[in-house]
Amino acid sequence: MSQSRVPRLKDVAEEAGVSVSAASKILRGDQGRFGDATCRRVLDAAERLGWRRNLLVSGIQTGRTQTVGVMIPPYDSFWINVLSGIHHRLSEADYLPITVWQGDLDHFPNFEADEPEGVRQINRLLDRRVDALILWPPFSVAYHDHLADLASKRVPVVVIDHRADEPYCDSVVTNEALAAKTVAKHLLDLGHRRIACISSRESKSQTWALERRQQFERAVSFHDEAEVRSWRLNHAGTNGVEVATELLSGDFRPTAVFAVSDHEAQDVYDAAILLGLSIPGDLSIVGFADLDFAAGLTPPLSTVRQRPREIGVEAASLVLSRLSGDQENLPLVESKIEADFVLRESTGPAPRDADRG
Amino acid sequence: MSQSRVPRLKDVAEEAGVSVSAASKILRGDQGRFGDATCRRVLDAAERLGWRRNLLVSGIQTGRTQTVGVMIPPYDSFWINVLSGIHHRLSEADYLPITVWQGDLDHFPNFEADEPEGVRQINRLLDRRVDALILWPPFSVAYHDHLADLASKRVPVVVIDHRADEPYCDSVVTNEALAAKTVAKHLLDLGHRRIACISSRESKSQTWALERRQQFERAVSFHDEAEVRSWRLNHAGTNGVEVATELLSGDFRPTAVFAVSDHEAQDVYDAAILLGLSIPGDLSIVGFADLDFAAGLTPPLSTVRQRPREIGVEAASLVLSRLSGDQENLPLVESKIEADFVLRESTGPAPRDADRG
DNA sequence: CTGAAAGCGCTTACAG
DNA sequence: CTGAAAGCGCTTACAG
Repeated sequence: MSQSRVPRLKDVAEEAGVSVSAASKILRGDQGRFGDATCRRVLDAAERLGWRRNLLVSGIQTGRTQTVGVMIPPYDSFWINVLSGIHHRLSEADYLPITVWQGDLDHFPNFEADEPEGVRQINRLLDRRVDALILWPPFSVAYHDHLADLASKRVPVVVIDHRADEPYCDSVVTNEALAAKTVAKHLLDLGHRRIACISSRESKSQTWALERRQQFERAVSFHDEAEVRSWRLNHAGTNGVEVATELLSGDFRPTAVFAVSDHEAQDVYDAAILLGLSIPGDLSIVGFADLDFAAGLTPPLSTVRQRPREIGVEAASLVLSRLSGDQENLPLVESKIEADFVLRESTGPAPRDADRG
Repeated sequence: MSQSRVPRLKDVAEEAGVSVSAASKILRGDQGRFGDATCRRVLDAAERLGWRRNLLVSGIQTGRTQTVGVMIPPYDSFWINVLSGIHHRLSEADYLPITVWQGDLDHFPNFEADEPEGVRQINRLLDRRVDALILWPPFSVAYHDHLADLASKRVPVVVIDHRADEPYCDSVVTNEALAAKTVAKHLLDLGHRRIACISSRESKSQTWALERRQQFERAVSFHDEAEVRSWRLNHAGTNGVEVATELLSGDFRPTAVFAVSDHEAQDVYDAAILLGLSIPGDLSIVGFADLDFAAGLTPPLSTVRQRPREIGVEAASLVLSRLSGDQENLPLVESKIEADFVLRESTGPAPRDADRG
């Protein structure tokens, strides 16, 4: 309980009987051409005094703080697992992630409108001299115009699940094409010929939704007799059940629906209940992401399991390799992570009276 | 895209035609006895050059980094909302939370066994000179033995949902006594007389579970004809369904179960299904927390809605008031946050054949 | 093989 | 009313 102040490098040096610069070098693991005995003395002294490097100071000196700014909210199990992967990989390398986000579970912010707040968050990280940034899609967009700024400050950026028209940084995405193909094949094999796709709002920060829908349309269109039509949510992304109801009760009368995420799949479930359609008897549904609630739905949702932890680990690895120095000027990389179809009970053969109506 | 280096205070001072110390003072908002015109010139110059204070450097000088270490995992909606409240309140005050945790959604760590890792995490925060710490229960325990250390470094600590035998820091807890009384009254009013309580593992980091169970037992015991018996999970906390099955099929034959959290309530649901008991026909169940899945259970779970966001905001506020200086030597505070009973469909009148068996 | 000195970009007494 | 100087606790050339 003593109020003894935090030991400084000077204390360690004195205790070991060497100069401050010698102690500094040795404690950084650079044995240099110091004698083994000297090294031992310094290491022991540091241990004995409980010395810990002040990372603020060494951050100023070296230009490296061993921290990475992460702008990802823990809003659903996908992103939580991404965060988990990032934390895991970064901790391993003795880096500390600093996570920021906006809004909360109930009040999702409108990122396009609130770009200034996004920039403010980035600045709060930069002011602490984070070595790099990992961004989720909305922040990527908020950040985009400040690219020049960051580039001139040499801060590597990795973006997750976002595809820019002209890429400006490394990114990690899911292999959408392959996943779309697998889902399409599954539904076609079950005999479905009128297939709907319900997408998200496809705002400029939701390039993943656009990509996912287009890849799916493409995959289905290779089948001569199958037809696919797509619906999108409104600008606020809040009218999922409405859109699903419209989609199910209109002229098209799909026998299967592919939702770009489990959230929209859940909306389709709700609409199906309202309309008295049974799943999968009248209607097959496939989601995307395998969020934590997917297996608990009634019936359990067939979906595409992304690998969020792997995505997070990969994002962190990309950051670390850029920071390792030798890779500084290599071309941008887009890392594709696989996803796996999970067959549960929301998909079945197309109804035999499929040509009703 | 210019590679112009980050502007320093010296640049601002030169641009404004004042000394570095004058610029420093003015930019910190200390107008001092400088002329209005001088202040304007400095502020304008900083703006024009895009100067931003290097928080690493000012952190060294002032001993304050405007960061708070937060050791809370985003593992369920309760803790996510706590985090959300902390982030919100801290951002408002221009502080930056740095969140760390262990394990992931699927591999929950054994905190008691992995205390060294907890201490390592704390050190990684301290090395960056966080101004204060907010801890969730397991970290509180890991931290406990290092109290002297932190105290000597004058780092304020706030603990959430944890009650130490002898308090060593400020804390924020839920008003367990009142909540327990409300639940007990609800079940007693419905005519239940044999009531079970299923608690968690009640490890030394789960004082909330212990407290919650005891308060509930106490509240029920005031009723002359009612009896309450409690069950606890095993050390790993993994055998919820087993314990629930045992509890439901044993001699006691409760007509109602109070679970110390919605997680255990879910285990009781599963056990009830296995045993063919209908909810609430044969068995009433009350949970705690109102986690995100509670309303989606079949039937929707009656539970006690905690106020995690308020808890987070309060924890952050406590930290900020300790850091504001004048409160430094005030006695420890334990802040109690209310919780609200949420009546849904998992509770009903005690079955009339309650005395069967 | 080792150390004295300068420097990182700020803040803080202190002097005028 | 304002500035020159010392200092925070390290790291980094550079000298010997």
